[in-house]
Amino acid sequence: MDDFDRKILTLLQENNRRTAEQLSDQVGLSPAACQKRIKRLRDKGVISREIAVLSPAAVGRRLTLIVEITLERERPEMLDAFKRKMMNTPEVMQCYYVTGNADFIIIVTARDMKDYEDFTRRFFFQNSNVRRFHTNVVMDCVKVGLAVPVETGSGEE
Amino acid sequence: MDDFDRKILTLLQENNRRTAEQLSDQVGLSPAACQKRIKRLRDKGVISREIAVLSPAAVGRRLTLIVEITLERERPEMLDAFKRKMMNTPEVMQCYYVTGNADFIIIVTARDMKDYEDFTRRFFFQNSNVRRFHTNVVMDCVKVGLAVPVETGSGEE
DNA sequence: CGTGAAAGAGCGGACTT
DNA sequence: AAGTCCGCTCTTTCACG
Repeated sequence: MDDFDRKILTLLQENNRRTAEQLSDQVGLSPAACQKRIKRLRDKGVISREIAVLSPAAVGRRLTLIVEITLERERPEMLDAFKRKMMNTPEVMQCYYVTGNADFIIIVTARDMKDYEDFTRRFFFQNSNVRRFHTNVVMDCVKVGLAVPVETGSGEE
Repeated sequence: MDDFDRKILTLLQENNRRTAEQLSDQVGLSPAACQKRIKRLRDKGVISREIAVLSPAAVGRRLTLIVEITLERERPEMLDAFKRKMMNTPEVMQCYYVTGNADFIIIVTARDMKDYEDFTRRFFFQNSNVRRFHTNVVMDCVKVGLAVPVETGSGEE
């Protein structure tokens, strides 16, 4: 992992449809060399996925909510069951198991408030292991992304 | 926006490097038709970005933190300044302006705890407009993604 | 790491329903 | 208006220098 790799990763995090030729201009390597590096980064799992990002509004999901959830009991099997449920629920875009006041923090999309209310009913009130939850309504998605800073000295070589 | 579009979007959200031919198999349209639909979805902004996702651990970012931030004063110019700063800070992966107990919720990566401490110093203690902040350390990224559910009846046609 | 040829994918036009 | 078929072009891929 050198500066060439880091430049490539930074560019691909912004847009992965760049051609090897475009990359080569900005990186200072031949197109083929860029592609070999990309292949290596994919195989090693440094690049874990390559995805299309949709505009939630364009598919009718105008609301984003961040919910802090506290469970009744933190038994391992309960945690796993809860995690599994989050994985299998498409409305849940992200789910983190955390320390702090809450046990879980999740990011959810909904069409509107009524849609979210339905979700809470199905999900929280109907789930006896959820002690309480606190909802934050997102007014502005200031920055949304999965991009990680990849500057020199990041650790792995 | 019909079921064909929805299938295509669902598949591309999972992996945008599928070829039109692969898509055509699962969608039930000719490769060319798939491509034209993709182009339309890109032009309309339904597909807003196409990106590579890195494994944070593979680039030496082993910690994820979710921070709830309350500002001293919520004047519009202060809000804008804060938002701009979030945009320009690579460690901040996501930033949401929210209702609820806090004003902002941000998701941050760090190499380790010391690295995060440095970040809080530079960012919160040195910023007189930050009244307080509460840190949640992420123990498990159960689900990480930007994928939006795109089922029938989502709204827009 | 760079070069060059072959395979493959994307793109656009013309025609059909 | 949208789908298919068919060419052309650009990209990726791989063997070799």
